[in-house]
Amino acid sequence: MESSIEKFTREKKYSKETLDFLSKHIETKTIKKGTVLQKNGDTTINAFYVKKGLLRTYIIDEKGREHIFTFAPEGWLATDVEVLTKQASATLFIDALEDSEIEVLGEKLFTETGKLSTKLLSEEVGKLIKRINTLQKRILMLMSYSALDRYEEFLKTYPQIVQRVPQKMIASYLGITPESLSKIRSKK
Amino acid sequence: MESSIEKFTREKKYSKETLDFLSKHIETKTIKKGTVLQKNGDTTINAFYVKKGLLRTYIIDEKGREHIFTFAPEGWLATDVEVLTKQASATLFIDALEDSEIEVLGEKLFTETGKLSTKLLSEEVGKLIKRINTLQKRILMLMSYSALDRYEEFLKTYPQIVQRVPQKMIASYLGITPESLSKIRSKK
DNA sequence: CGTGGAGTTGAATACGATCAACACCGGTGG
DNA sequence: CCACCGGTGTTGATCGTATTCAACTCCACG
Repeated sequence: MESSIEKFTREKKYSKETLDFLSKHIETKTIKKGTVLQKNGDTTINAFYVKKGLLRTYIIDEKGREHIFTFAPEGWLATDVEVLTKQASATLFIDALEDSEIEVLGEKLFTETGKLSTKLLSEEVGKLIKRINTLQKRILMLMSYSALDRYEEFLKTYPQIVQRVPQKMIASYLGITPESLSKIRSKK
Repeated sequence: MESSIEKFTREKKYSKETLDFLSKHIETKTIKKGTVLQKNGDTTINAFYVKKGLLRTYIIDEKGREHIFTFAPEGWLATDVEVLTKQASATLFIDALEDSEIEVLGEKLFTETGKLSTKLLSEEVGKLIKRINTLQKRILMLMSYSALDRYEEFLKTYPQIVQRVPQKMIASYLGITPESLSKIRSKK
């Protein structure tokens, strides 16, 4: 998949200054399945734009259980906004579920947003609102849907991810145990 | 509480153009407890900035049960981003839990963001990231905490709201029934 | 007053978690 | 080439947490 910088340049949407600022803080990397990009407690933040492959973000709770927060396939951004908002350290882990090609977006892209153009910023606002909408739906689903309903909704919404991850990770994303998901599936 | 426009003007942070654009699409209103500002299915969107009072946003599911998505006390924004992202209609209801004084922010403030200054936009980016962080925490809590843990966390995080809303609404926010919350409380 | 919403309590139920056993690969090394 | 191994997924029994349904108390507000 084309990088964001390449795309920006081709489309001639932004000024040279904006593009320079972007490219200074964006670095492309190829990583292997299993690579951990960020772990609980990290204080330097990055966001990871997925050009190819699949990342996930997750927490490990006090009982040692993993809970997947998001999957990030091609075209998505994997990031823990926790560090951006406070001077706190990261709560999320981020790792690669497949061999992946990513862009590492440096912290300054988020903290020095004043240097970006109006056009780019207003596009970012649009993306952030979309993400909020996604999270909003997830919360409402966790509150009002049964495990079965959540599973079926997941199948509809993310068919491309279903094929690529083990079932136990889907269970982890849905907020249930692998055993429960297995039983739910057998009853349909 | 001071309105956002008043604040912006006083602080001389923004250009006259920006302020004009803002004031054209912001209207202050005084509303009574119980007033419904938005309901499921509405297609015109507004965001509501709370100067004084308390709003809530919630859904009503297929079984007719209410699930509170957010409380919005003074200084907060109550809005359903659903309509902003697609051409879909609103999923959330928004109403007033107390007599309130609010600013109604028109749709154009979100769709014509290109007209806003870089400074204002980058501030908005910061606020959106904070909101994402709040939602992220809520999701992780719903997935990994017991009802009791979620309740105690709520008490710590929103002590000012606890006093102002009936218990059944806190239960609704936590994703449990009023009866369950009552039982949880009696066992501590 | 008296009426209805809020909160509590109890009994029965349902849903998902936990624990344990086992089948099914896919890969590795003997 | 096959035997072994670890990880994944399934199934069953049991347990625990929260739901449901119902009855009752307590107030706030008409």
